[in-house]
Amino acid sequence: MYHLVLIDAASQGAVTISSEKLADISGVNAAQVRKDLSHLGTYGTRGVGYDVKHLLGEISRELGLTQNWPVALVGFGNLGHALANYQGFDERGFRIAAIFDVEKKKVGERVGDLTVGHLDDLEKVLEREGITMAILAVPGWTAQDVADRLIVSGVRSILNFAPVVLNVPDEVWVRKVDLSMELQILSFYSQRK
Amino acid sequence: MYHLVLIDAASQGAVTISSEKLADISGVNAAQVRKDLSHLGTYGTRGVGYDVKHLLGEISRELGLTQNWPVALVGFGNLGHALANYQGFDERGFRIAAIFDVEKKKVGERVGDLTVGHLDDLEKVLEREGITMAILAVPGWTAQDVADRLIVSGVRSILNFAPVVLNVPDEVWVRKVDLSMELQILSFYSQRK
DNA sequence: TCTTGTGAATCAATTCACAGCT
DNA sequence: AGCTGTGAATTGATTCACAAGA
Repeated sequence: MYHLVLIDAASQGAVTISSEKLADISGVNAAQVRKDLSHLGTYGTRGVGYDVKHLLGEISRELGLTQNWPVALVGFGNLGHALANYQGFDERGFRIAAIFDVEKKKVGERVGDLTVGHLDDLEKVLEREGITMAILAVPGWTAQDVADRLIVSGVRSILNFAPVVLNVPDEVWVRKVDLSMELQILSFYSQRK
Repeated sequence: MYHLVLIDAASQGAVTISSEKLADISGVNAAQVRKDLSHLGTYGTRGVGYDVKHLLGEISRELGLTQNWPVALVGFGNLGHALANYQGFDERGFRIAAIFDVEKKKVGERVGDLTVGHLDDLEKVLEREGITMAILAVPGWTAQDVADRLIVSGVRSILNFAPVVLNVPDEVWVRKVDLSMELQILSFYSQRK
């Protein structure tokens, strides 16, 4: 979150930023910001604040975003399409490096300079390219199967859009984005007024 | 999350489910499940577990999902397209009730039995239809402006896909889905091994 | 015997508050 | 005078552990 806010601050020409400003924009407490940032080292200057560019660099380094990570996208349906065409990954440290689907009519479609591959080639391509992150945008009923294959092929992090809880070994990290669940949470709060 | 797991359990014909089973599937502690569910009332039976259908009904009621909430979708780009065509909202308690975009060539496109409207008509339509939830799938630089207009029109919950932190009054709830941030979190953990 | 519901205990996150540096 | 960095205090969430019900 701070990475995002700092990108924005830098683009607006800010040279330094205080924990209070950063906290306001991020919607958290200023002490929280300072405590969080102190875990990276002591990059602030008392009486002044944090140097925006320097802090952005340190956070990027800590997050491992000084390179662009290759990510595999599995599932080229509605959501897959949207993700494949999403322009925002690059500046945040990622690039879609391979796309897969099972449907024959989707295989061979081109997106930028990528070609959609068949799911059968998943293992081969992932291992060849050394890809360890994947976005799972397939229907729920097939998500676990695909996840298992991803893991066998060396994937260690999965961003899961299927509305199922994936079962994975300890060394694999999963984050789940469930659009309906987000709406449910919102509607619950709304009701409470 | 329990709502989702219970839908799945019910579809597989489970009649009762224990807190331990529910916890395993959800990836949390069994005591956590019982404490969470106890907030809804005492719907479990000692020695047996929870009645799946009954519990699903109670959770649905608590979450306000016994009806299908109308949701406005603003932004009919890649992501907007994907969301508009997403089939999963219905069973989770929502329906896209209106779609808006600024681009003339998108206005008038049809999705199911909806027609994409122009952003200029936002206020009129939202008020007429009594819509209080919105999905924001517009570029970051315009997200705050659109959010302000949504709020004026009576929207009280926003699901924000734009990679910016929205500034909203206290009575408005926002949830943010930042795809790049999810990947960043994953890559951070990956690096740590 | 099995499993819930829940106080008590533990663990973790957040915020306060201020010394100390610029 | 302004703002960081951080112990201490507080608040909140999670887990334990067990009495009690089916």
